[in-house]
Amino acid sequence: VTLEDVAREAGVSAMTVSRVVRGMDKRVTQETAHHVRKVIAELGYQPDMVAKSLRGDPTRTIGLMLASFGGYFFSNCARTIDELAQNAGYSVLLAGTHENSDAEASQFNMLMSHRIDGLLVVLTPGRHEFLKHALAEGFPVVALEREVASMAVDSVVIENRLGARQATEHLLQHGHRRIACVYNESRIYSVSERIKGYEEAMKAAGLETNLLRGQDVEHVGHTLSKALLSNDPPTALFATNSVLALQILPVLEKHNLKIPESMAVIGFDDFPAAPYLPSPMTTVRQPITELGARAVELLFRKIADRHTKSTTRIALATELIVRRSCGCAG
Amino acid sequence: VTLEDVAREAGVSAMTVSRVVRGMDKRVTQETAHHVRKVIAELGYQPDMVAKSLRGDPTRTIGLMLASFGGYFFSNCARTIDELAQNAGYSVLLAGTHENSDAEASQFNMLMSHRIDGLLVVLTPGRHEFLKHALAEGFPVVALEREVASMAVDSVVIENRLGARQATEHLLQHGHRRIACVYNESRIYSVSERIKGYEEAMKAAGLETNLLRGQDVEHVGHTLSKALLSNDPPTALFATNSVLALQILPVLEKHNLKIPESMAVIGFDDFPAAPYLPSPMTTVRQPITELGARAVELLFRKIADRHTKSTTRIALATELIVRRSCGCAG
DNA sequence: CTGAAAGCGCTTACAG
DNA sequence: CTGAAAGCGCTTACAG
Repeated sequence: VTLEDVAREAGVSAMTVSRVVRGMDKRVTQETAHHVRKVIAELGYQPDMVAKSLRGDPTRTIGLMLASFGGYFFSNCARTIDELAQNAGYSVLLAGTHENSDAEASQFNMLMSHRIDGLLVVLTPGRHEFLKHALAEGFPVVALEREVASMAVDSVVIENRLGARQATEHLLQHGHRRIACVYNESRIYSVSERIKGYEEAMKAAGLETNLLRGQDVEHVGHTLSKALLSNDPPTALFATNSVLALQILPVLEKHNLKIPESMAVIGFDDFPAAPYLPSPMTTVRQPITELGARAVELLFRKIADRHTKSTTRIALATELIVRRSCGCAG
Repeated sequence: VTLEDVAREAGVSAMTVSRVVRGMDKRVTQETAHHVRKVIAELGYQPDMVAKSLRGDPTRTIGLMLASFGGYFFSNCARTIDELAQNAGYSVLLAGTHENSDAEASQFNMLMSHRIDGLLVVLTPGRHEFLKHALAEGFPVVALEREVASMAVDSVVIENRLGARQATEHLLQHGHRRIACVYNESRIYSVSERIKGYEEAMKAAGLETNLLRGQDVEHVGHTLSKALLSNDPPTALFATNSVLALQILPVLEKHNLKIPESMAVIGFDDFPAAPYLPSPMTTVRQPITELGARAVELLFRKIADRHTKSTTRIALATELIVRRSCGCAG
């Protein structure tokens, strides 16, 4: 059912119906407007976004490109983004890129062909050439969770480096000297930042760093076991993400290492079960909801004014949630 | 940059460019096609989905309406859906409804105004009037995770009832007679099914059911404490979701009840940290990835043939992941 | 093999 | 206050 249908049924022109639909009532007689509204309700007319869009109107659609769909992080973030977008009358077009740079470029083109009004993106560890052009044209883009050093793009990130540094310093304060950092994918911006934070803290304390890489469960077990059996094994572990922090647990158990007595542990990224573990886990909590909220806010500001020349970068502080795995009384 | 731009630049008509773009090369000279392709690449032409859509072509967009964005369940499901949709050349338009029936109706209209080709929906506990009309017109809809009894709509669900029944029977086999079921939101289809499964098992064993409602953490603590202090307290607990299963833990600890010796526990919905809890939790695992995959598959089949009269309902079996909290040696 | 015309459903000027 | 015309970027017939 189109404008034309309503117009015919109401005995007026499409223009009149259009005016009524858009609430430009001042320019239409009360009676006409009333009548048209009735016909609209009867026929169940819904304006066609596609037609509006073709004319050049905004599609009221934003793209959400995600490098990964990781667990709680993603669901909280997506919820917030969806909710705020809805409140502003926008829809969210989803596009997973699976940490793949080529997929990212092609998904970007796809989103653009759908004429999104703006883009929220958790970047892959790639070169992001596609962004250059869009950015140059003033197309609204906000990077979230990860940023690009080489481009001037608005971004909202977590203080990964500082959070990791604080976690490491907390372990240092407990008297630990041999603190190892367990990580998996250092190509990802946020992970590399966390590693840097750990390194900063260790260097500031005049200590050697000990980077333990574990790609998957088995690899984590292997790498960690080897470190544990070395001459000066770590007495504390900092894990750059919560999955890793969990995978550490059985390895320590196998080596008869009690947390926190024989091994202190802090994980980056809090998770619902953290307080319920045998040794409730101390974690670095990320303000996920706020991350999504600020990103949406920034994007809408950019959409409203495409001509701002400034670039905004918002870094959100983390919070060390002290439980018992770090050695605190809890 | 439009078809017209390319046509002008290439010195041909828009029609010729259109034919080349769509790969109808047989109807264009090799040379012309080659030349046009070069210009397309130079200008970076991308076909406009919006214009295509207005003409009546499919938008190659599917809607994904979600009643909730719950944790791992959602992220795994969304990942699968997005991935399969992408493979088929489709995009996903997201719309959260927050368990709110009115929001659901308005979001549906919004999606329709964007001319989605089909809809994947995790329904709210409402009446879903909006679906009636769409369904009657043969619009492709697949309900996932929750279904509607009152409408003939394709659906992919989890065997909630059977899974809950099996979990309860497992506790029964461990010799428990007083098994309580902890739940929160019984209005949600999947939860009510799980409760029914519990009830079936209890009734089949000739035992009394004991339904414990806990809306939030505190309420869970209160309700559970009361049950624990009663004359014949439960010796086993079945929790209808994993958040509840976690919230139970500190309450039992407060009452000095060890799992599984003094209290057996099984939770519905597995989660990453389940194996790492003090008493590794036995859970009912849901085939989440398969849920999303089957739903997408069903939807695409419906999109390809809108005129099938049959209604498909796929119920996916759960798996009891036996760890130690149920009383098994593990 | 190639192109001019018409139309998808709207809205922006421009007339009455 | 109301309406006829033109155009957004494509593609489906229909001509040459």
